[in-house]
Amino acid sequence: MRMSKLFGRTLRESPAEAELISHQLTLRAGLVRQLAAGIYSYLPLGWRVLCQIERIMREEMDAIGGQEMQMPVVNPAAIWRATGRYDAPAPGPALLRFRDRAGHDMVLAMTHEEVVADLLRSEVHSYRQLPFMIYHIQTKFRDEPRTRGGLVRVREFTMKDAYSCHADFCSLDEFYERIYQAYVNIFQRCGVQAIAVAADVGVMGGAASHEFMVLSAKGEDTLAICPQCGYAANVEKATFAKPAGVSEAERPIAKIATPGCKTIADVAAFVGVPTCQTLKALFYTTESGEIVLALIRGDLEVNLVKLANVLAGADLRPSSEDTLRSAGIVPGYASAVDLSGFRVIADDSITLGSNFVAGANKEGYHLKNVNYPRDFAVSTLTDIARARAGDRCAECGAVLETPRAIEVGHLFKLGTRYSEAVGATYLDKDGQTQPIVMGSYGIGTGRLMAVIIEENHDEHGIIWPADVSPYPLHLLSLGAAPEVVTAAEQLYSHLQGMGYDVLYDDRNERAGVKFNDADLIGIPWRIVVSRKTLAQESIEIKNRSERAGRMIPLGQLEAILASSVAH
RNA sequence: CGGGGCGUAGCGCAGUCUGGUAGCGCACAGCGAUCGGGACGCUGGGGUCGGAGGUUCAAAUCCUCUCGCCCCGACCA
Repeated sequence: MRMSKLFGRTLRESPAEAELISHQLTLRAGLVRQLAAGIYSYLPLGWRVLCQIERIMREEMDAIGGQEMQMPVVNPAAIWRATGRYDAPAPGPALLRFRDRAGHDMVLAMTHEEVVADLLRSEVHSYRQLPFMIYHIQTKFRDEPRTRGGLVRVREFTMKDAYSCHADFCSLDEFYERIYQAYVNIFQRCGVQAIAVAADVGVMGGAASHEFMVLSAKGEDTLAICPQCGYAANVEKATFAKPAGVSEAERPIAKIATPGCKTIADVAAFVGVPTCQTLKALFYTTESGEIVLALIRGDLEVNLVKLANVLAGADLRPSSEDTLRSAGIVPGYASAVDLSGFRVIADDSITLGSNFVAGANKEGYHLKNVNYPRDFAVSTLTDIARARAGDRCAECGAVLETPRAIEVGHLFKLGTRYSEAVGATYLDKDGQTQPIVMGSYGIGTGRLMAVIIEENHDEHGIIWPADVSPYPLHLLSLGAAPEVVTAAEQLYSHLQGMGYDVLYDDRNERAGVKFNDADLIGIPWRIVVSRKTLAQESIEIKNRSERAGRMIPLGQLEAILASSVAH
């Protein structure tokens, strides 16, 4: 490709809106251009990178028996109603809805479990057909409340999503190991260090899930990682060892005046107990208007994702003070003692300790010596606590680290949620009807491209890992001398004849401009033809990640390329 | 959805407070010189100042409304 004709220019300066390095470099190198918030065009260079990433994903999916196909972006709402996701609070408005001319409700697919389940109904009837895995690389649309970080969180993107179908969970577990390894391979080939962590299943539902995460200070997710035993989870999901509380013989409950003590810190200091001997009462309002009380020991914090899961995925908002007052609740002085009419979801930390200080449900008063279950009842007692930096690993007791990370892939053991919802069943050996067991596995290609850049750049630009580079070779001619131009043109033809895809900088630009653009675009091998090289009947070849190049005689070029550059 | 910021040439910005000829750098076009790290000289094209109302003799500038984009949070896969 001649750069003089390449569509898409490099930019000397970063557009003002770009904050992340990957966002700046994708714009400056001419890989993408933004059309609207979270909606991007891929220019030829960016598109080639995306195609390289897709090629790697195809190879790894095919290697474990995946069958590529293609499913539509526009879906009838009916199949989304069938699985319950059309009307559920999540994904809710993230699912873009519209009507066709006949007045049918339609959606833009944000993932393809529904279409897969629908296909399974008509295509799979026997255990003899199972297991198998299908996948496609297709546009997704998710109407995000907020886009972020260039290509990191967008509304329209392509995803490689794979779906495995099994006769039983045993088969799913077996396959899960294989796709897990395939994902490890993909990220490794793309030059990113991804780690797998236990994750919440979110709107996908199902039994278990893992996310592949790349550590990044700019990441949207926070992980809980144990440096000692290797435990790793998204904090949305993470468990930890809750410290023991104060253990005493239960004493009789007593009301005490605590004027102006509305926070846990105030109360603990005023009464003279550690925060772990207090109970925190938090109120959340669901999308249907129900007020739910989340109860947790005062030294811990509530994990909203865990709480929402207890409430079947409810969309929770902290209740406003006005809402609470009109429901007869005293903000700042509430507790579960003598409070009826609300669901109480309690963290199991309330059983670690005794003689807690809790609200008296009366302005200016708290209760001492509150004990569960002696003094109050709960609807659910489970783990709803959020792991924080400094908490200890539930497995081995070491101190957890909580780095930020960007999610680049997600594996779900879906189980039978979708197949049962739409009646996708097969007959087993005994002629019994069984639901098909499913898994789904996704990687966003554009986000992966951004993360590759985040992980592979220097102050001059991108440093593409060879497998994803838009071109393997970048040929520069320096100067307008006829003999240089002729030699460069000949070399360009020659390299193409050898089967190499070459980006050829044939522009009438100064050396500095060409060098800087080459560094910015980041192709692994740079070949220079100039007066200087011609004088020695050589060319200069330089790897993007090295500081200096080396002169090699023209005659040796072929051999050197063969040994170090993939076609 | 809450908080903050920004919309002036393709990009980066000044001008807005205090109303009075729309500017600068880069990029682009032409000419010249130069040709190994974003040099240089001359000339030139490009703008309904995001949009709509309003105030005014006069609005990029003041007022009202609105649209868009970015960042933080909520949320999210």
